[in-house]
Order: sequence, then C-alpha cells, then structure tokens
Amino acid sequence: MNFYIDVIIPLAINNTFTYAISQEEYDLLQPGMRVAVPFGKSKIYTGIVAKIHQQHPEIYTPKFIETILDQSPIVSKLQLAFWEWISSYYLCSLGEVMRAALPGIFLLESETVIQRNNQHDTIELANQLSDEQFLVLEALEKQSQLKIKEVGQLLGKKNVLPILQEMAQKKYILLEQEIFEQYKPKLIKYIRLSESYENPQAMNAMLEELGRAHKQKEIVMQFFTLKAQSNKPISRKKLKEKAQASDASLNALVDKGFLEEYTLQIDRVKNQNQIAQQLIDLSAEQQAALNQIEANFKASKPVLFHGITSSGKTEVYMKLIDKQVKKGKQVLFLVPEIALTTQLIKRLEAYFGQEVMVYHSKYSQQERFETYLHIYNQTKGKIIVGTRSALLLPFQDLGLILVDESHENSFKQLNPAPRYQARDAAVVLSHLCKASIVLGTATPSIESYYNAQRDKYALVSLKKRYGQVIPPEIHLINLKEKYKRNQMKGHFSDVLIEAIEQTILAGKQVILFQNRRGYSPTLECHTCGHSPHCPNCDVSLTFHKHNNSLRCHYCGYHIAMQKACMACGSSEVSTKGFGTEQIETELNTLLPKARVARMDLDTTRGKNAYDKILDKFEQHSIDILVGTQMLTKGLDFRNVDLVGVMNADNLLNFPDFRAHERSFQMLVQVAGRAGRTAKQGKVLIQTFNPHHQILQQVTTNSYEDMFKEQVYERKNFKYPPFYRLIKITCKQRDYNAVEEASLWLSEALRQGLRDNVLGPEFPAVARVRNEYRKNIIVKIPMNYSVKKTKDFILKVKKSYESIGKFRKVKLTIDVDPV
DNA sequence: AGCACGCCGACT
DNA sequence: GTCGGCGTGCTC
Repeated sequence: MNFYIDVIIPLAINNTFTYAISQEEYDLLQPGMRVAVPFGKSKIYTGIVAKIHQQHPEIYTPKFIETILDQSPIVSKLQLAFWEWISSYYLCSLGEVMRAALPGIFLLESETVIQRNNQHDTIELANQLSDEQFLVLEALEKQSQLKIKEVGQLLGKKNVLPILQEMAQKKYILLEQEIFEQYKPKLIKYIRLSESYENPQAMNAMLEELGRAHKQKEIVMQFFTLKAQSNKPISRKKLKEKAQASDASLNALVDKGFLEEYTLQIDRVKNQNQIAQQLIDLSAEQQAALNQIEANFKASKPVLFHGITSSGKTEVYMKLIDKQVKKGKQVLFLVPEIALTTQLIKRLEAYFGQEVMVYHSKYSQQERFETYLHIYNQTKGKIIVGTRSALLLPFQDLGLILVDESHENSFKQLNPAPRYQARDAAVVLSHLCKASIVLGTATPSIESYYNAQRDKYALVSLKKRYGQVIPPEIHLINLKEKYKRNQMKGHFSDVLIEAIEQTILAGKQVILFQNRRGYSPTLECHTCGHSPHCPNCDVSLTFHKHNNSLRCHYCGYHIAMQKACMACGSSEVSTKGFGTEQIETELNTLLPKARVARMDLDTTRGKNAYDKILDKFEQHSIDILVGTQMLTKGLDFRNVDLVGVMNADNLLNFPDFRAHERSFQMLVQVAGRAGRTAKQGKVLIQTFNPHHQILQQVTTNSYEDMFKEQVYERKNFKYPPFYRLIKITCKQRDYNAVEEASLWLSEALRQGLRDNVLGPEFPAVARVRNEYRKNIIVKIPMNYSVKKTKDFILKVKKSYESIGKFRKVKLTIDVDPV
C-alpha cells in the first residue's frame, strides 16, 4: 500500500506538491502539520500537510518527505479553509498565504553545509587538488563546517557549487543539508540557596567560612534581602546588580556549593497582571446600540457600527468583549496601526488585565511564534489586539471580531501577496468560525455602508457624543477671498492666526493638519482654485512635467498642459504644493513665542519618536502640533480646542475615485480631535472651494448626503461598490518589455472582458527603483460571475507566462485595490 | 522563489 | 580558450 500527502510549499507556486510517506508516517500525520520536504535539486523546505491520501500520481514518482516536524497540527482545518479562501479570492498561491500566516520561525529552510570527509589527508592529496580545492580543505582543517557563502568569500568568487560538487564526487568533502531550528526559548539564570544550607546553623557556618571574602559576603547578604522582599525567584542578573558584584565572585559562591544556579524558560509574551477595574455603565444611547448589536448577532449578521467621534464606541466594545470572555471565547480586535493605539491597549488592559494580548508586524519573530502557539493552544489571554496580520492567527474558539476604524486603508495589504483586505476577510472568517463581527467607524467606507443599505450588514448608529461633549463648530475659510483681500500671512488666513493666538492665550492647544500627499502635483488656479478634471472619470488630472501634459491615471485621457485656467481664464495657474515643514517655519516667524512641534513621517522615524511627541503634547510642553494624517487616528487629547486644516483642496484634488470619500473621512476624523471635553471645540478649514459639496457635508456632518452623492457617482463612473476592480501590474526594468507585455496582456483580457478592461496605463510613479510599471484595471460588473472572471484572468495569466519573452516581466494581481 | 542548464560576450 | 552574464524551464 502506498501513502501520499499533498504539501503546501511557502512559495508563489499555485499548486500543492505530492510526497510519498511510509505507513508509520501515514498513521502519525494530520493535515496542518509541518513536514520538511526536499524541493528542487538541493533545497529543503518546510511544508504544511494539506491532504493525506493514497492516490498515486499519474505522471511522476513523488519524492519521500525528509521528516515530520510537529507532533500535532499547528494549523487548524478551519485555518486551512480560510487560507483557501484568501488564495482564491485574492488570486495568490496558498504558499504565499502560508508565508504570511506563519511566524518565520516555523518556516525552517535548509542550508548546505560542507564537511570534511576524513578518509583522506590533506597533505597527501595536495598534488591532486586544484588551488581552490586545496584552500577549501585547508579551511576545513580549522573549521569543522563551512557554508556555501563562506566558501564564496574564501575563494573570492560567486559560483562555487561546481567546485564543491566535484570535490564531493571525489569524496574529499561531504555536502549535507542542515535544517536550522531557529526558535530559541528565552532562558534566564536564577540563583537559589543550596539545599544543604537551608538551616540556620549551616548558614552561619557558611558566613563564617566566607570570612574575609567581602564581596561574596555582600552577595549572600543581598540574596537574603531580596528573598525577604518577595517570594519571586531571584535572577542572577538582579543579584549581581544589587550586590554590585562581578561574575567571578558570584561564580565562586556557586563553586563552593553555597549557592546554586538554575535556568528557567521565560515567556516573551508579557501581559499586564493588574487587578481588573469595573466596567463603567453605558449611557442610554450606548446601551441601545449594544442591544441592537447583540440582536443582530443572533441573526448572525455582520454589524456596521456607525458611531460619530467621541460617541463612546470603545465602551460598547468593552461590554461586547466582556461577554465573550465570560463565555470563554476568543476575541479578535483589529486596529489599523498598532503604534496609534497605545491609548486603546491601556484601556483594555485596565479592564481585562492579562486577558489582553497584542500582535503586530513589529514584534520579533520569537515573540510572534510564542503568541501564535498561545492562541493555538489557548494558553494565554483571550483578547487579541492586532493589526491586519493578526487575522491569520490560529484561533480555536473565536466568538467575536471587532474591526475598529474599519474605514482605514491600512487594512488592505499592498505588498507582498496575499494582498488581502483584512476588513472583508474578517467578515469571511467570522462566517467560517460562526463568530460575530462588528465593523466600527465614525465614517464608514462607501462599500460598507452600501452593504448595510442592501441589508448585507446590519447598521447600528450612535449619533450622540458621550457625556457632556458637544460637537465642535466647523467653519470654512475662503482662501480665494483671503488672498484677494491680502489677508494672508504665508499660508495662514488672519482668522486662523487669530484663533490660534487666542487658543494658546487661553492655555489650550492647537492641532494643524496639512496633508502632503500627492507626488506629481495637481494644477491649481490661484484665482479660483479650479483644477482640471478628467471627462471620463471622476478624478483630477495630474500634471506631468516631462511631456507637459495633464493626465488621468485611470483611463489614460490626456490633454496638453493649460497655460490659463480652464474655468476663469486667469493665467495664474501653478503646481505649487506645500507641506508640514513649511507650516512649521511660518509659524515660528508668525508666532515666535508658541512652542511648535511637527509630526509626520520624517519626525516619527525613530523607534519611540512618535510616543515622545505625543507625550510632550499631552504634558502641554507643545502648544501647536503640525502634522499629516497621522494626527487623525484615534488620539484623545483633552486639551485641544482648535483644529486647523491648512488646505482642504489638496485632499479633494487627489487623483483617485475615492478622493472625495477619503477627504470626508479625514476631515471628520481631524475635526473629531477638537473639544473632547465639555467645552465646545472649533475647527477651521481653509479652502479655495468653500462651496465644494464634500466640505459642506463635513461642516454639517452629513454622512448620509455624502454617501448618496458618492454612490451616484460611483455608479455613473463604474466604480465599487457597483463594480469590482482588479488591478494587474506589469513590472520590469526594461521599458519596452513592459510596454509590449502589458499591451499583449490587456488585449488578451479584452478578448473575454471587452470594455471592462482599462489601460494599460502608467501609474503616477511609472518607475520605482529602476523598474517600470504599467497597470491594467479590470472592472467586473456585479452581474458577472466573479469566479468565472477570476478564472479567466488566471487563464490569461497562464498563457501569458507561457510566452517566453514576457516571462521576465513580473505580474502582480491586486483584487479590490485601494 | 531558487536553481540548473544552455547559449553568448570580455578577459586572464 | 574560459568565466560569468542572463534567458528559460522546472520543482512533487
């Protein structure tokens, strides 16, 4: 009888691979276990068993597996099903999903090691060997093992394998595949008293014996002090520090047998061990929202939780989490960026103490490994707070998924594959686990809100600010007029400057928001603020300096660069943009006494730079904080009375069909930073277009109006949620190759999908790191079968890859791009 | 992805 | 002549 397994290999190859196993292995193996398998000529990979069967493959003889790496599965059946879904929906290989899901430590790889074959003596062989071979053998005299790379350095060349293979053939050396287990448990050395000295007499005898060894005596004394203080084990490091002793004197005590050293394995996953606080009572509105959410859970519907800023969504989350934890279920709390959620984590920890675990991509591989196992085995906290990658953790008994700030773009993975949207994938996961799911936000994405309207999600709204908090008053400042009347100082209108001065005088703080996004700037008329739009798509045209044209990045429409404004005829059109840095400098001259700090990608590069700025701001050693969209995310400052938006137009003119939606979200979020206490806050938005719909909707906080309008436009211009988008990118260093390949590809796609294929078009940045890229967009109407369209795309991809000259041009497929 | 095989230019 | 460049095909 023959036995086989299908194995997922962590590479971008679409299928699983079949390996042969013995009967004993057959009895032992289960899907979800890791196996080490030989792959290709000389590599060993870690694979995951996907299927165990007895069907002999027809056209090849499978290799045998190398070893079994686990005693029990590390990936559950449910997870495997989820991987399958991600792979098929986001058009990537199972291996790529595997790579994203498993902490690196699970994925051992082999490395060839070179060892001496001791049958021969180097000197004896000397005349039979080439100089290079001699060098290798000589090196192996000193070092028992060499790696391929080291041989490369030794010989000063790259391709050393042929030499080594020849040597192996002549049996001078042995080539072996060594698999490295990378996981190192964290070990800490502790000190305890030897058993024989536990009684008082022996102790006195010991002290006497130490006599003049002052340092050693001191160590013993410190040891007793520490022991008296608490029952905790005493680490070697701590004792050494306390007694200010050297390793030598400590070792002496251990050698004399007075003290003993022992080692304990330490868990890297630390969690707060504090006494849980009481959950606070909900307001009537919050309670109503909670009841509604729970009612929809019973109908197992995803809930879109639309709560305006400061409405107290977190308290509602807390209650929901609490119920799950009491039922013994796991809870996944997805957040957009972990760096921005210190406040949230602190609050969760205050209530749930050690039930809280955190997981994100900045964790070390070792920490991720330990967290992964804790979740799989349910050996530590029940609540997992994490960024999108936490979605792929091995939940066993998931009761609830919360996606906070679910409108955020960072839930979409851009690179590498799998390019998944964690918010959408979370909904699928919740179905698979039969868990409840809540998508919370103050500004739902059009897609989510549309789903709620179509009854795919249940909508629960919380429209009242919590406690005494009054919504801020929002004013628009017409820059056009201000420029005309000469009431501008730099980029500041008189109104804004005055408001800043007053706020600081009142001992309050100011946040200034300036979004610097956009690469090639858009064209903007200085007189009327108009910027040219594409007639086929609802996006602004982007100025391209190199050929002096205005282009649409979506459909390829382009016109020559206009010398005069198309709306008012003014010749004062410019491509000028300004960033946070300029604002900071201007403030320094305008308000020399104010303490200004800047928060953007440049100033938060260091590890703790972000927290430092926030701490300083919180402690009020900063009056004005100037920043980019970083400022918009869930920060809760009690002392901010004024929020200024320097220029709302560069948000609105961003060349993307989502520009308006995003502007609305961003402005509402920034506005939410003002007046988070009883006093009413103020928001000033500077713009050339005070009559722009979006800005009007922001001032009146009319989400529904914005939604209706956007939905209308999306429908007209064939965008989500009415059409699904798939973006295919061709990348290569050779410009012509990209041109040719992308053209072929788009034509092939058009054969089946007709005018639902757009492009190929160069993206805004056509060359990145010396690579040219071109995009093709496929729009799938809602009445098309998604599966069939995707299958067709994959079919075209396959025939594309079979054409030799295109092979070098790399394809990436992005489903539901953002 | 990685690695081998095979075919071309530039150098000891 | 060879070394090493890259294009091409395959991995159970």
